[in-house]
Amino acid sequence: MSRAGRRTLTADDWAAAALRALAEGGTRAVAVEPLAARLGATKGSFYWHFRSRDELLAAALDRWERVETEEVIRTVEAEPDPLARLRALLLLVLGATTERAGNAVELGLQGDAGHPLVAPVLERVSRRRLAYLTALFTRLGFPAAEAERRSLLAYTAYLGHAQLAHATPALAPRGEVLQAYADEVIRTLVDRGGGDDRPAE
Amino acid sequence: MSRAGRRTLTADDWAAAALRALAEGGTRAVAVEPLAARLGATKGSFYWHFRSRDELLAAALDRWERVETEEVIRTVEAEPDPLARLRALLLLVLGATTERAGNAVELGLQGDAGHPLVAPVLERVSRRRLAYLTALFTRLGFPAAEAERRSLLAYTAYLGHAQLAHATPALAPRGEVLQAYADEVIRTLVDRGGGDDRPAE
DNA sequence: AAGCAACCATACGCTAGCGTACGGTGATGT
DNA sequence: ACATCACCGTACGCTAGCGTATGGTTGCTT
Repeated sequence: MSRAGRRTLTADDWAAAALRALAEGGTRAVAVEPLAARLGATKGSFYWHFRSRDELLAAALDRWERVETEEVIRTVEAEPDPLARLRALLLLVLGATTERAGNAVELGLQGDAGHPLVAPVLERVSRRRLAYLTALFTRLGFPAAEAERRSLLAYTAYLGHAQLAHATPALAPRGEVLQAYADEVIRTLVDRGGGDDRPAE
Repeated sequence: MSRAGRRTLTADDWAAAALRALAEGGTRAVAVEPLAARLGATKGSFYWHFRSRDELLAAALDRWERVETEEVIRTVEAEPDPLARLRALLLLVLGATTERAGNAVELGLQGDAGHPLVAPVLERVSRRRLAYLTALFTRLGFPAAEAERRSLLAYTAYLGHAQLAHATPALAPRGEVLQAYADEVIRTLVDRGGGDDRPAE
């Protein structure tokens, strides 16, 4: 009669809680006993659904990878053409100054990038994102090497922005400044080096 | 008779070891007993020089802040004009694919960005770097708002690159690709939006 | 209604790391 | 010579967290 809501916990409940913890405190926060307390349960429950803490961590990472990959890309795919998609994508991720859930996970993972469970996930996610960006730039007409460079700049700018917003939020742009910044980044990224200042479109 | 080299340890020895640990494993690796083992000593020594683990962590962070600030900027200041400085700076930090010492610290800190000892250091360092970049762009003739946007792009691109090189080194550019990438980033950053493709200079 | 299976709480042992108490040792001044 | 002080080792207690053992509920099934 301790837990108010539903009767019994599922493995998915634990994984979801672990993902939340991952976003807040990194892999170190994925700890069985604190999570149990937060769920109003005890380790007894946990070790029924999982065999070890590592298994929970793996489940949380798996969840993150799925959500991160599918959600964002699906949102962006709603746009009609490559240019609109790129715009939507950058506005979405650069606007995440107020810590989107996913960003925090990513940054929290940075500390244990070498962890055997973390590294492969991190690499798959990055690879997929870069590939998506490169495809976008290719469809915008840039040759392969150029598309790769631009996607790299776009991606690192995103990563850096996320890091800034997370670690030193006071220094990250907000409001109008952010808007102007995002616009300029987009303009820069799709610029073909020949145009003068008239808006791209 | 255990330690071979010098007789007694100093507080500075401990701080230096702590900084090394910080670079390798983040704040979590700044742990008294493991460090003691690595120095061939015991906690008895440590608690003579420091009053707590937090004091050691603070000392390590302080060291990092000083080195990080002075070393890099002094190197860059050797160049004659703003453009050369910007080039040197970007080539220096983007070339750090093979983890410069400082980068690792920075990334390792990312996990505990909220830590009361870490946060202020991180903010001071970022603020100083951004200010330096902005000054550079200003001296290149860009108006204030524009200089800020460009310095922000430069800085986030650097942060993102460092993150990529650290977390997923397989995806970071190397060799010729890196060279071409760095050149393009520099060209982009100093481009005034009017020129066609001839190399800036 | 009895019983089985899923689910969970409690209690336990174990490790890593922080911090403290205290005793020992080597150099140094007198 | 010996006292003193800086420096360090050892031994201890304490906490957080992992993992295990075991017994108790709850609810479905027959």
